[in-house]
Amino acid sequence: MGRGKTEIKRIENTRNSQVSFCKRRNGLKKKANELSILYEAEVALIVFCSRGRLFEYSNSNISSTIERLKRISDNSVTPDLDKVFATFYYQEESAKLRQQIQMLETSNRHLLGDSLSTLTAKELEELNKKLKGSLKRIRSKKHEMLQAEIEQFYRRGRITYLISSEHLRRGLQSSPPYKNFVLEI
Amino acid sequence: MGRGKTEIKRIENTRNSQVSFCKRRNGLKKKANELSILYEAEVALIVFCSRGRLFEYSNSNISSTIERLKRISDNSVTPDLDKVFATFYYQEESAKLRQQIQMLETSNRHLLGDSLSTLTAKELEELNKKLKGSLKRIRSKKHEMLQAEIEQFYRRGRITYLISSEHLRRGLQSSPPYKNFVLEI
DNA sequence: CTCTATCTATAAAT
DNA sequence: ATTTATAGATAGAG
Repeated sequence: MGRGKTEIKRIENTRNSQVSFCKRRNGLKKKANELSILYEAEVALIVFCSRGRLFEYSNSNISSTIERLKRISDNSVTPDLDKVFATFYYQEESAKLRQQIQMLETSNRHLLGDSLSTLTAKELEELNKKLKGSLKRIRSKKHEMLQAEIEQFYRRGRITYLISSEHLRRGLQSSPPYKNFVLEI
Repeated sequence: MGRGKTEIKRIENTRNSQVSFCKRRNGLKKKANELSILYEAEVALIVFCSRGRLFEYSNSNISSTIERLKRISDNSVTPDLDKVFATFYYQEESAKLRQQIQMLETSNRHLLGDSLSTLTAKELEELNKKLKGSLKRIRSKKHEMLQAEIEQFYRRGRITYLISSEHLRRGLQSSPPYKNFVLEI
Protein backbone atom coordinates (compact mmCIF):
# COMPACT_ATOMS: atom_id res chain seq x y z
CA MET A 1 0.00 0.00 0.00
CA GLY A 2 0.98 3.58 -0.21
CA ARG A 3 3.06 5.16 -2.91
CA GLY A 4 3.51 1.89 -4.73
CA LYS A 5 1.94 -1.51 -4.72
CA THR A 6 3.89 -4.06 -2.69
CA GLU A 7 4.19 -7.54 -4.08
CA ILE A 8 3.78 -10.11 -1.34
CA LYS A 9 7.03 -12.02 -1.48
CA ARG A 10 10.15 -12.04 0.64
CA ILE A 11 11.95 -8.72 0.37
CA GLU A 12 15.56 -7.74 0.83
CA ASN A 13 16.43 -6.78 4.36
CA THR A 14 17.15 -3.08 4.03
CA ARG A 15 16.88 -0.12 6.29
CA ASN A 16 13.56 0.61 4.63
CA SER A 17 12.20 -2.88 5.15
CA GLN A 18 12.90 -2.52 8.86
CA VAL A 19 10.67 0.52 8.95
CA SER A 20 7.95 -1.21 6.93
CA PHE A 21 8.11 -4.26 9.17
CA CYS A 22 7.58 -2.04 12.16
CA LYS A 23 4.66 -0.26 10.53
CA ARG A 24 2.97 -3.47 9.51
CA ARG A 25 3.56 -5.02 12.92
CA ASN A 26 1.86 -2.07 14.53
CA GLY A 27 -0.95 -2.18 12.01
CA LEU A 28 -1.52 -5.82 12.78
CA LYS A 29 -1.49 -5.15 16.49
CA LYS A 30 -3.98 -2.33 16.07
CA LYS A 31 -6.35 -4.49 14.06
CA ALA A 32 -6.05 -7.30 16.56
CA ASN A 33 -6.94 -4.86 19.28
CA GLU A 34 -9.94 -3.52 17.35
CA LEU A 35 -11.17 -7.05 16.81
CA SER A 36 -10.96 -7.80 20.49
CA ILE A 37 -12.88 -4.67 21.43
CA LEU A 38 -15.57 -4.77 18.75
CA TYR A 39 -16.51 -8.39 19.23
CA GLU A 40 -15.35 -9.04 22.80
CA ALA A 41 -12.89 -11.59 21.52
CA GLU A 42 -9.80 -12.87 23.26
CA VAL A 43 -6.90 -12.27 20.93
CA ALA A 44 -3.21 -13.16 21.11
CA LEU A 45 -0.58 -12.42 18.52
CA ILE A 46 2.99 -13.70 18.50
CA VAL A 47 5.61 -12.52 16.02
CA PHE A 48 9.24 -13.54 15.78
CA CYS A 49 11.21 -11.49 13.30
CA SER A 50 13.75 -13.27 11.13
CA ARG A 51 16.51 -12.38 13.53
CA GLY A 52 14.63 -14.00 16.37
CA ARG A 53 13.33 -10.99 18.22
CA LEU A 54 9.93 -11.42 19.79
CA PHE A 55 6.92 -9.13 19.47
CA GLU A 56 3.67 -10.06 21.10
CA TYR A 57 0.20 -8.69 21.65
CA SER A 58 -2.65 -9.83 23.79
CA ASN A 59 -5.81 -8.06 24.86
CA SER A 60 -5.92 -10.11 28.04
CA ASN A 61 -3.08 -12.32 29.13
CA ILE A 62 -1.09 -14.20 26.56
CA SER A 63 -0.30 -17.14 28.82
CA SER A 64 -3.91 -17.67 29.75
CA THR A 65 -4.94 -17.46 26.11
CA ILE A 66 -2.33 -20.07 25.27
CA GLU A 67 -3.55 -22.25 28.12
CA ARG A 68 -7.08 -21.93 26.82
CA LEU A 69 -5.87 -22.96 23.38
CA LYS A 70 -4.07 -25.93 24.89
CA ARG A 71 -7.18 -27.09 26.68
CA ILE A 72 -9.18 -26.99 23.48
CA SER A 73 -6.54 -28.39 21.16
CA ASP A 74 -6.97 -31.85 22.55
CA ASN A 75 -5.31 -32.14 25.92
CA SER A 76 -1.70 -31.88 24.80
CA VAL A 77 -0.89 -30.48 21.43
CA THR A 78 1.23 -28.03 23.33
CA PRO A 79 3.30 -29.92 25.84
CA ASP A 80 3.90 -28.78 29.35
CA LEU A 81 7.27 -27.38 30.17
CA ASP A 82 7.69 -30.37 32.38
CA LYS A 83 11.21 -31.59 31.76
CA VAL A 84 10.37 -34.86 30.05
CA PHE A 85 7.78 -33.37 27.83
CA ALA A 86 9.94 -30.43 27.00
CA THR A 87 12.78 -32.70 25.98
CA PHE A 88 10.46 -34.80 23.92
CA TYR A 89 8.98 -31.76 22.32
CA TYR A 90 12.28 -30.20 21.39
CA GLN A 91 13.43 -33.46 19.92
CA GLU A 92 10.38 -33.44 17.73
CA GLU A 93 11.10 -29.91 16.70
CA SER A 94 14.71 -30.73 15.93
CA ALA A 95 13.54 -33.65 13.85
CA LYS A 96 11.25 -31.37 11.89
CA LEU A 97 13.99 -28.84 11.36
CA ARG A 98 16.37 -31.57 10.25
CA GLN A 99 13.79 -32.82 7.84
CA GLN A 100 13.40 -29.36 6.40
CA ILE A 101 17.16 -29.16 6.04
CA GLN A 102 17.22 -32.44 4.17
CA MET A 103 14.57 -31.21 1.78
CA LEU A 104 16.44 -27.99 1.16
CA GLU A 105 19.68 -29.84 0.65
CA THR A 106 18.09 -32.13 -1.88
CA SER A 107 16.62 -29.20 -3.70
CA ASN A 108 19.99 -27.49 -3.67
CA ARG A 109 21.74 -30.54 -5.01
CA HIS A 110 19.29 -30.81 -7.84
CA LEU A 111 19.72 -27.16 -8.67
CA LEU A 112 23.45 -27.79 -8.81
CA GLY A 113 22.93 -30.69 -11.18
CA ASP A 114 23.63 -33.38 -8.57
CA SER A 115 21.71 -36.50 -7.59
CA LEU A 116 19.66 -36.24 -10.74
CA SER A 117 18.94 -39.95 -10.82
CA THR A 118 16.20 -39.57 -8.23
CA LEU A 119 14.21 -37.39 -10.59
CA THR A 120 11.63 -38.41 -13.15
CA ALA A 121 11.86 -37.19 -16.71
CA LYS A 122 9.15 -34.66 -16.03
CA GLU A 123 10.84 -33.30 -12.92
CA LEU A 124 14.08 -33.09 -14.83
CA GLU A 125 12.41 -31.06 -17.50
CA GLU A 126 10.94 -28.70 -14.90
CA LEU A 127 14.34 -28.29 -13.28
CA ASN A 128 15.78 -27.50 -16.66
CA LYS A 129 13.21 -24.78 -17.19
CA LYS A 130 13.78 -23.28 -13.76
CA LEU A 131 17.51 -23.08 -14.29
CA LYS A 132 17.11 -21.46 -17.66
CA GLY A 133 14.96 -18.83 -15.98
CA SER A 134 17.60 -18.32 -13.28
CA LEU A 135 20.34 -17.86 -15.80
CA LYS A 136 18.26 -15.34 -17.62
CA ARG A 137 17.67 -13.33 -14.46
CA ILE A 138 21.32 -13.58 -13.51
CA ARG A 139 22.41 -12.37 -16.88
CA SER A 140 20.14 -9.38 -16.73
CA LYS A 141 21.36 -8.63 -13.19
CA LYS A 142 24.96 -8.77 -14.37
CA HIS A 143 24.11 -6.40 -17.12
CA GLU A 144 22.38 -4.09 -14.70
CA MET A 145 25.40 -4.07 -12.37
CA LEU A 146 27.76 -3.39 -15.23
CA GLN A 147 25.67 -0.48 -16.35
CA ALA A 148 25.63 0.92 -12.83
CA GLU A 149 29.41 0.59 -12.62
CA ILE A 150 29.91 2.39 -15.88
CA GLU A 151 27.63 5.16 -14.71
CA GLN A 152 29.78 5.45 -11.61
CA PHE A 153 32.91 5.83 -13.68
CA TYR A 154 31.26 8.48 -15.72
CA ARG A 155 30.26 10.34 -12.65
CA ARG A 156 33.79 10.28 -11.27
CA GLY A 157 35.14 11.58 -14.53
CA ARG A 158 37.30 8.56 -15.14
CA ILE A 159 35.73 8.03 -18.50
CA THR A 160 35.44 10.70 -21.02
CA TYR A 161 34.15 8.61 -23.86
CA LEU A 162 32.78 5.13 -24.12
CA ILE A 163 34.10 3.43 -27.22
CA SER A 164 32.57 0.44 -28.88
CA SER A 165 34.86 -2.30 -30.14
CA GLU A 166 33.51 -1.63 -33.62
CA HIS A 167 34.58 1.95 -33.29
CA LEU A 168 38.06 0.87 -32.18
CA ARG A 169 38.36 -1.51 -35.08
CA ARG A 170 37.65 1.32 -37.43
CA GLY A 171 40.44 3.30 -35.80
CA LEU A 172 40.67 6.23 -33.49
CA GLN A 173 41.95 8.74 -36.02
CA SER A 174 38.76 10.68 -36.38
CA SER A 175 37.82 10.49 -32.71
CA PRO A 176 37.83 13.11 -29.99
CA PRO A 177 40.82 13.50 -27.64
CA TYR A 178 40.72 10.38 -25.44
CA LYS A 179 42.19 10.25 -21.95
CA ASN A 180 40.93 7.01 -20.49
CA PHE A 181 38.55 4.61 -22.07
CA VAL A 182 36.97 1.21 -21.61
CA LEU A 183 35.58 -1.11 -24.20
CA GLU A 184 31.90 -1.70 -24.40
CA ILE A 185 31.26 -5.33 -23.56
CA MET B 1 -14.06 1.57 7.29
CA GLY B 2 -16.40 1.33 4.40
CA ARG B 3 -19.69 3.06 4.03
CA GLY B 4 -19.56 4.50 7.48
CA LYS B 5 -17.00 5.08 10.14
CA THR B 6 -16.91 2.38 12.77
CA GLU B 7 -16.39 3.47 16.29
CA ILE B 8 -14.09 1.10 18.09
CA LYS B 9 -16.23 -0.03 21.00
CA ARG B 10 -18.12 -3.15 21.80
CA ILE B 11 -21.02 -3.65 19.39
CA GLU B 12 -24.29 -5.50 19.66
CA ASN B 13 -24.15 -9.07 18.51
CA THR B 14 -26.31 -8.95 15.40
CA ARG B 15 -26.39 -10.93 12.22
CA ASN B 16 -24.42 -8.09 10.66
CA SER B 17 -21.77 -8.09 13.32
CA GLN B 18 -21.19 -11.75 12.69
CA VAL B 19 -20.36 -10.97 9.09
CA SER B 20 -18.11 -8.10 10.07
CA PHE B 21 -16.32 -10.25 12.62
CA CYS B 22 -15.63 -12.84 9.96
CA LYS B 23 -14.37 -10.20 7.55
CA ARG B 24 -12.08 -8.64 10.10
CA ARG B 25 -10.80 -12.01 11.21
CA ASN B 26 -9.90 -12.84 7.64
CA GLY B 27 -8.34 -9.44 7.14
CA LEU B 28 -6.20 -9.95 10.21
CA LYS B 29 -5.18 -13.39 9.05
CA LYS B 30 -4.28 -12.05 5.64
CA LYS B 31 -2.14 -9.31 7.10
CA ALA B 32 -0.45 -11.74 9.45
CA ASN B 33 0.35 -13.92 6.49
CA GLU B 34 1.72 -11.01 4.50
CA LEU B 35 3.92 -10.04 7.41
CA SER B 36 5.32 -13.53 7.65
CA ILE B 37 6.11 -13.67 3.95
CA LEU B 38 7.49 -10.19 3.48
CA TYR B 39 9.83 -10.30 6.45
CA GLU B 40 10.37 -14.01 6.96
CA ALA B 41 8.78 -13.74 10.35
CA GLU B 42 7.23 -16.50 12.38
CA VAL B 43 3.68 -15.44 13.17
CA ALA B 44 0.95 -17.00 15.26
CA LEU B 45 -2.52 -15.61 15.89
CA ILE B 46 -5.08 -16.93 18.34
CA VAL B 47 -8.65 -15.65 18.50
CA PHE B 48 -11.47 -16.78 20.72
CA CYS B 49 -14.80 -15.24 19.83
CA SER B 50 -17.13 -14.20 22.61
CA ARG B 51 -18.97 -17.49 22.41
CA GLY B 52 -15.73 -19.38 22.89
CA ARG B 53 -15.08 -20.62 19.41
CA LEU B 54 -11.43 -20.79 18.45
CA PHE B 55 -9.82 -19.37 15.32
CA GLU B 56 -6.11 -19.62 14.83
CA TYR B 57 -3.49 -18.82 12.26
CA SER B 58 0.15 -19.72 11.99
CA ASN B 59 2.54 -19.53 9.09
CA SER B 60 4.59 -22.39 10.52
CA ASN B 61 3.41 -24.44 13.43
CA ILE B 62 1.47 -22.80 16.20
CA SER B 63 2.73 -25.14 18.90
CA SER B 64 6.34 -24.61 18.02
CA THR B 65 5.82 -20.86 17.93
CA ILE B 66 4.24 -21.00 21.38
CA GLU B 67 7.12 -23.09 22.65
CA ARG B 68 9.56 -20.63 21.22
CA LEU B 69 7.70 -17.87 23.05
CA LYS B 70 7.78 -19.83 26.28
CA ARG B 71 11.46 -20.51 25.97
CA ILE B 72 12.05 -16.79 25.83
CA SER B 73 9.57 -15.71 28.49
CA ASP B 74 10.59 -18.44 30.89
CA ASN B 75 13.94 -16.80 31.31
CA SER B 76 12.29 -14.60 33.90
CA VAL B 77 11.40 -17.42 36.27
CA THR B 78 13.85 -19.82 37.85
CA PRO B 79 13.03 -23.36 36.78
CA ASP B 80 14.94 -26.37 38.05
CA LEU B 81 18.40 -26.96 36.67
CA ASP B 82 17.75 -30.03 34.56
CA LYS B 83 15.00 -28.25 32.82
CA VAL B 84 17.19 -25.26 32.19
CA PHE B 85 19.88 -27.45 30.82
CA ALA B 86 17.63 -29.39 28.48
CA THR B 87 15.89 -26.28 27.30
CA PHE B 88 19.15 -24.48 26.77
CA TYR B 89 20.65 -27.39 24.91
CA TYR B 90 17.78 -27.75 22.50
CA GLN B 91 17.41 -24.04 22.12
CA GLU B 92 21.02 -23.87 20.98
CA GLU B 93 20.49 -26.75 18.66
CA SER B 94 17.31 -25.29 17.23
CA ALA B 95 19.04 -21.99 16.69
CA LYS B 96 21.80 -23.70 14.77
CA LEU B 97 19.36 -25.67 12.69
CA ARG B 98 17.34 -22.57 11.95
CA GLN B 99 20.47 -20.78 10.91
CA GLN B 100 21.37 -23.61 8.59
CA ILE B 101 17.88 -23.48 7.12
CA GLN B 102 18.26 -19.76 6.47
CA MET B 103 21.54 -20.34 4.69
CA LEU B 104 20.11 -23.07 2.55
CA GLU B 105 17.09 -20.98 1.73
CA THR B 106 19.28 -18.11 0.65
CA SER B 107 21.38 -20.41 -1.48
CA ASN B 108 18.26 -21.87 -3.01
CA ARG B 109 16.88 -18.46 -3.79
CA HIS B 110 20.07 -17.46 -5.50
CA LEU B 111 20.12 -20.65 -7.53
CA LEU B 112 16.60 -19.80 -8.61
CA GLY B 113 17.67 -16.32 -9.65
CA ASP B 114 16.04 -14.55 -6.71
CA SER B 115 17.39 -11.97 -4.26
CA LEU B 116 20.36 -11.36 -6.51
CA SER B 117 20.89 -7.87 -5.17
CA THR B 118 22.68 -9.22 -2.13
CA LEU B 119 25.45 -10.67 -4.29
CA THR B 120 28.68 -9.08 -5.43
CA ALA B 121 29.67 -9.13 -9.07
CA LYS B 122 32.14 -11.91 -8.38
CA GLU B 123 29.60 -14.06 -6.58
CA LEU B 124 27.16 -13.48 -9.39
CA GLU B 125 29.70 -14.69 -11.87
CA GLU B 126 30.36 -17.82 -9.82
CA LEU B 127 26.66 -18.49 -9.58
CA ASN B 128 26.42 -18.12 -13.31
CA LYS B 129 29.16 -20.69 -13.81
CA LYS B 130 27.58 -23.13 -11.40
CA LEU B 131 24.24 -22.92 -13.14
CA LYS B 132 25.80 -23.45 -16.53
CA GLY B 133 27.43 -26.58 -15.15
CA SER B 134 24.08 -27.74 -13.76
CA LEU B 135 22.35 -27.26 -17.04
CA LYS B 136 25.07 -29.22 -18.78
CA ARG B 137 24.71 -32.13 -16.38
CA ILE B 138 20.95 -32.00 -16.64
CA ARG B 139 21.10 -32.09 -20.39
CA SER B 140 23.39 -35.09 -20.38
CA LYS B 141 21.14 -36.82 -17.84
CA LYS B 142 18.14 -36.22 -20.08
CA HIS B 143 20.03 -37.70 -22.96
CA GLU B 144 21.05 -40.69 -20.86
CA MET B 145 17.45 -41.31 -19.81
CA LEU B 146 16.28 -41.11 -23.39
CA GLN B 147 18.92 -43.62 -24.43
CA ALA B 148 17.86 -45.97 -21.66
CA GLU B 149 14.26 -45.72 -22.76
CA ILE B 150 15.15 -46.52 -26.33
CA GLU B 151 17.15 -49.53 -25.17
CA GLN B 152 14.08 -50.70 -23.33
CA PHE B 153 12.05 -50.50 -26.49
CA TYR B 154 14.67 -52.47 -28.31
CA ARG B 155 14.63 -55.18 -25.69
CA ARG B 156 10.88 -55.47 -25.92
CA GLY B 157 11.15 -55.82 -29.67
CA ARG B 158 9.13 -52.72 -30.37
CA ILE B 159 11.93 -51.27 -32.43
CA THR B 160 13.85 -53.12 -35.05
CA TYR B 161 16.04 -50.34 -36.36
CA LEU B 162 16.96 -46.93 -35.13
CA ILE B 163 17.21 -44.52 -38.01
CA SER B 164 18.98 -41.18 -37.93
CA SER B 165 17.30 -38.23 -39.56
CA GLU B 166 20.28 -38.01 -41.91
CA HIS B 167 19.68 -41.57 -42.93
CA LEU B 168 16.04 -40.83 -43.56
CA ARG B 169 16.88 -37.81 -45.62
CA ARG B 170 19.02 -39.95 -47.88
CA GLY B 171 16.09 -42.25 -48.36
CA LEU B 172 15.09 -45.67 -47.17
CA GLN B 173 15.59 -47.46 -50.48
CA SER B 174 18.80 -49.22 -49.59
CA SER B 175 17.81 -49.97 -45.99
CA PRO B 176 16.86 -53.25 -44.39
CA PRO B 177 13.19 -54.27 -44.02
CA TYR B 178 11.78 -51.85 -41.45
CA LYS B 179 8.84 -52.74 -39.22
CA ASN B 180 8.78 -50.01 -36.62
CA PHE B 181 11.18 -47.20 -36.21
CA VAL B 182 11.81 -44.02 -34.31
CA LEU B 183 13.87 -41.03 -35.18
CA GLU B 184 17.04 -40.29 -33.35
CA ILE B 185 16.63 -37.05 -31.49
C1' DC C 1 9.45 11.42 13.44
C1' DT C 2 5.59 13.62 9.89
C1' DC C 3 3.20 13.96 5.60
C1' DT C 4 0.50 12.36 1.78
C1' DA C 5 -0.48 9.88 -2.47
C1' DT C 6 -1.92 5.63 -3.25
C1' DC C 7 -3.30 1.16 -2.12
C1' DT C 8 -6.20 -1.96 0.81
C1' DA C 9 -9.92 -3.24 3.98
C1' DT C 10 -14.35 -3.23 4.91
C1' DA C 11 -19.42 -1.41 6.15
C1' DA C 12 -23.31 -1.20 3.87
C1' DA C 13 -26.04 -2.15 0.09
C1' DT C 14 -27.37 -5.32 -3.63
C1' DA D 1 -21.60 -13.81 -2.80
C1' DT D 2 -20.60 -9.39 -5.20
C1' DT D 3 -20.34 -4.50 -5.55
C1' DT D 4 -19.41 0.13 -4.09
C1' DA D 5 -18.26 4.10 -1.38
C1' DT D 6 -15.43 5.31 2.11
C1' DA D 7 -12.31 4.76 6.10
C1' DG D 8 -7.93 3.11 7.11
C1' DA D 9 -3.11 1.46 6.27
C1' DT D 10 1.15 2.27 4.54
C1' DA D 11 5.39 3.04 1.08
C1' DG D 12 8.14 6.43 0.04
C1' DA D 13 9.59 11.05 0.64
C1' DG D 14 10.91 14.91 3.56
